[in-house]
Amino acid sequence: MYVTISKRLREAGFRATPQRVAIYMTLAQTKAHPCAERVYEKLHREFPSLSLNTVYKTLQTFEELGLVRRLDTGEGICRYDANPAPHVHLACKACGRVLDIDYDGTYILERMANHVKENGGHEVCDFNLILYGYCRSCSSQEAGSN
Amino acid sequence: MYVTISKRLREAGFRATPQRVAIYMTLAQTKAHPCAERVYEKLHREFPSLSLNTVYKTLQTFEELGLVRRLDTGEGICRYDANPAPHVHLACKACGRVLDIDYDGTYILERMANHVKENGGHEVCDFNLILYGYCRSCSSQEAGSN
DNA sequence: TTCAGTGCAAAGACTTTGCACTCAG
DNA sequence: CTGAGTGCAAAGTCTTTGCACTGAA
Repeated sequence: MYVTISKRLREAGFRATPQRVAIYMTLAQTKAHPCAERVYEKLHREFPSLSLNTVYKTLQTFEELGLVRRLDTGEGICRYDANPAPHVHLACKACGRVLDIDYDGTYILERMANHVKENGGHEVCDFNLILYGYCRSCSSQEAGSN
Repeated sequence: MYVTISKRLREAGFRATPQRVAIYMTLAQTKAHPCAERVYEKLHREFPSLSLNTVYKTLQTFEELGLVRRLDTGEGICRYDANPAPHVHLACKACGRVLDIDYDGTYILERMANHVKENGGHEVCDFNLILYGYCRSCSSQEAGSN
């Protein structure tokens, strides 16, 4: 993994700095879809010199390289996902978590793209689909404690 | 229309101020999915005393009342749509416009909700689907003048 | 060695808050 | 009349910019 990301950065003409590797690893090891601030908090302990600014810049770079996907869930922050393939997310209105949904994103994209091409003549190349609701644990707790 | 929005506000226990009516009308009369700033600009001419702040507050109120839908297209701003029903949007990467896509949002929602309920046990009640690509006019102009 | 990348501080964009004034009901 | 709503200014949150220093290649 470490090797992979370093290699991919270099192949793209970027330097594989420890900061970049650490940020990528953090993202790759979580399913929480953290925002820049959250990534920073997590890394700051073991990497005290790291600046929030670098996290922002790095995540931006990763997004441009297609290593990472940016999610807008309507919270007013950018979350990031180490899985850059189009896929579906669920934002829980109770606990605030953002979960991956097991739905074939590529298939959805293909179908949407065809439909939209045929009906409006528009060219679709990506999508962002967020479902809003309540995750399993929150919806089973009935009485919304939040 | 004027009557409708006034009435709906009053029925919900809110005052039907000229500002609120004007803001609603502005939104209802456009397909551009404007942000608060854009709504403000449009109204400021004929309504010089209106403040941007009021636009923000009003749009927030409308959203809470379900009169309006908030869109996150990943531009870092909130756009608003006078159609509160779930539906699909296309964000053009060339011209920046956000278009409505003629796709039955309610049907999509229903299918998604069923699938997700059966597979993960999550409760889905709304969605936000943004397609990214190039609108008809931009994709026919080939050479991205961007 | 060299310049892409980092870290710091400051600025910027969008949005919210606080408070006295105003006008819809 | 009365308090919900407005407008102004100031503050807040998230993100970006500018610049000198550092360390990956």
